[in-house]
Amino acid sequence: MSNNQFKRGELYSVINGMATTAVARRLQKNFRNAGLDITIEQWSVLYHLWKEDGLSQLELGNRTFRDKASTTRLIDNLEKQELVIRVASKDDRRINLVYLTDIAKPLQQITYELANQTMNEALLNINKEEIEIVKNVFQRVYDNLMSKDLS
Amino acid sequence: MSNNQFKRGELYSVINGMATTAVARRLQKNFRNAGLDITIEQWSVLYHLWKEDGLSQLELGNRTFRDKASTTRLIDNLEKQELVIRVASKDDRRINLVYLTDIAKPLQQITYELANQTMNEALLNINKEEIEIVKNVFQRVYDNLMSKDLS
DNA sequence: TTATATTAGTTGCATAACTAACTATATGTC
DNA sequence: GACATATAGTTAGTTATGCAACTAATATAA
Repeated sequence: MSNNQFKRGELYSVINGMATTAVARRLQKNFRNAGLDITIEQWSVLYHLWKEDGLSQLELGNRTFRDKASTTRLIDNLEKQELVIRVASKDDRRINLVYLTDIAKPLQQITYELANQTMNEALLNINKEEIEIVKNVFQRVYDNLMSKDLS
Repeated sequence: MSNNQFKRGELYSVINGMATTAVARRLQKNFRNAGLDITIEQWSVLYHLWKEDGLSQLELGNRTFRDKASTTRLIDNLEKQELVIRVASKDDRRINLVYLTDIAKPLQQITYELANQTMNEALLNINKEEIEIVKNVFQRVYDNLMSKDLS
């Protein structure tokens, strides 16, 4: 109906393949070149812990858009690298609270710088208004699909 | 510099986690509910073959933003499911041309419908101008990062 | 024409994703 | 208290991703 009709999932293939892959690879490359041995997926978890330490695995999954199985393994790997530790909650022993270690803490500064630098490269010729529209569109797309999640 | 500065890779986490994941999951779910046993990654390859059959693996990789190793394995799996076949090029025997089978051909119609339906859900309240801006921004982001690929 | 470099594709290794089935703890109801 | 249900996290199985090292075929240069 109307002129929102979109033909052949074209936007999906544009968005999902192109730009996000390119940004992800560049960011990963910038981490590697800086001698940082973490994946961008691991970084996405650390990112939320730097903002608020001691989140549960489920909450980390919500904030990083992952299911709990994926979150478990990501944290397994982060724990192997001694970047986080799991601490069982005293109130509810089903819950693992995830805390940053002293190894992870100093990585915040440099990874933020690398992320900023990467996004500045990516957004070189893109103005504020356009960025706001993209963010806004993606928020609405997410809301459209997640509000009625048909499992 | 200037007001393109972007703080803390925020846009990256917005874009990469949220909307693309939500759309991908919904599309995969819609495939599954329709009894289609293909992944959206496999679909992204078939999508380009329906537009132009008999592409080389490398060309398919370019069009779907994958490296050649990923393309190899995706086509391994498509071949296992008898959706495509590899045919060595007569001109250059290094090249595999990838062709749709009779099993894959009738899937075009239904998967296009499901992709359209999914995107229409996703883009329900988003107008043409916004969509054009998103596509345009993503194209420029891709160009920004890929034009000077530092390997 | 022989040696060298380039190109297309494959394989090994590690990480990550999703689904479904599972364990252990907590909550709610009788 | 006992039984059913819900919740947080783990595990198994399959697919996908990226990098690096490899093979085989082609192109280039001497």
